[in-house]
Amino acid sequence: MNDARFSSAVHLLILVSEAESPMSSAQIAESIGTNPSWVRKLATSLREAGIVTSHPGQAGFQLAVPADELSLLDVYQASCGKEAVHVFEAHRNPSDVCIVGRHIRPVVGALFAEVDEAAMRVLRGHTLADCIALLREDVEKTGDSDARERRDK
Amino acid sequence: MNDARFSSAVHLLILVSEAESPMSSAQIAESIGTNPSWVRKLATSLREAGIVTSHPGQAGFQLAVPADELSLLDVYQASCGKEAVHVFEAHRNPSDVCIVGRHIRPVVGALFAEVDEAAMRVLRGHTLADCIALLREDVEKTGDSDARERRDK
DNA sequence: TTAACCTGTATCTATTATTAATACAGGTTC
DNA sequence: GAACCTGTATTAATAATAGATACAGGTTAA
Repeated sequence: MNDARFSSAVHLLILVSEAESPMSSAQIAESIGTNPSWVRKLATSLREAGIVTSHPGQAGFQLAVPADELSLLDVYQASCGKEAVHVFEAHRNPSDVCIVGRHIRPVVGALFAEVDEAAMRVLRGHTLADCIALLREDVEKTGDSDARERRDK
Repeated sequence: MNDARFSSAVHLLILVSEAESPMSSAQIAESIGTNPSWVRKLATSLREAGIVTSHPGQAGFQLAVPADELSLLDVYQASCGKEAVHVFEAHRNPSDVCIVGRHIRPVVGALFAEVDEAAMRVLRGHTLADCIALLREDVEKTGDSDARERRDK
């Protein structure tokens, strides 16, 4: 299911939005906990979707749309390269010889589509700005020292 | 994400509910499009959850609970061996050195929990009986010949 | 009672998807 | 021009899933 891409994309976008100076793919990779090449590939997906911009040879990525207009569904679609979330997959080779095998596809298809739609509705209902707000809340709540540093500046 | 288990479990349970005579794991495997051993392993999960019964040496599986009291969440939990649906996974190694890395977990955790809950709400809202009804509808709608045969008996 | 089935289970082998690692062309900055 | 950077391709690990095979022991019926 493209395990870490979506989650990492959110992480990357928060970094890009919040960092005081441009962060290179190596610095972003360090924060996400992966390697720079993978970060650049992820960033390429986001760039192709118009979510970030970047300049070859020049460190840093910039958010290309306002954080409060960027829904998490947009982020999902861009980072995972899929129009829709598919929570479950149907088994691939039901037998046409059996009546249940012949008709199982539309049945699970309809149910799974409901699940997918419910999941996407949640993603549509949140923006990157919400994530940033949540993160700030958590920073406050836990009294993180770097946060105080930053605030004191 | 345990790709085919949930979908196959629904298929299996419909077969078990609807078949006129007991179906062996080999016959079920034929209909699902997989191998008998895998079907028996899947059936073992369902048996351990109290959803089906079976008898060593004796062909067939029986539904152990009424189809209209068996929610698809029950089927999911049993077949996939998980209490909860997890639509997305968070990246595993965010760096503690960075403030975003330190606080990203609760942020994506809260969001992903919302998505999971939405998905599970849909599953809770449907039963195996609904699936059987859907399947019958599809059989009628498409005028499947086996259906006419069956009806004519 | 023996042969032919069956389930339950273990084990090993593909297969597939995902990420890590490495490399390098070409742009930018100082 | 040296030291960075992005963008991209390629290859190698890694992990998850399902397929295949085998076999112990129960059941059924000739």
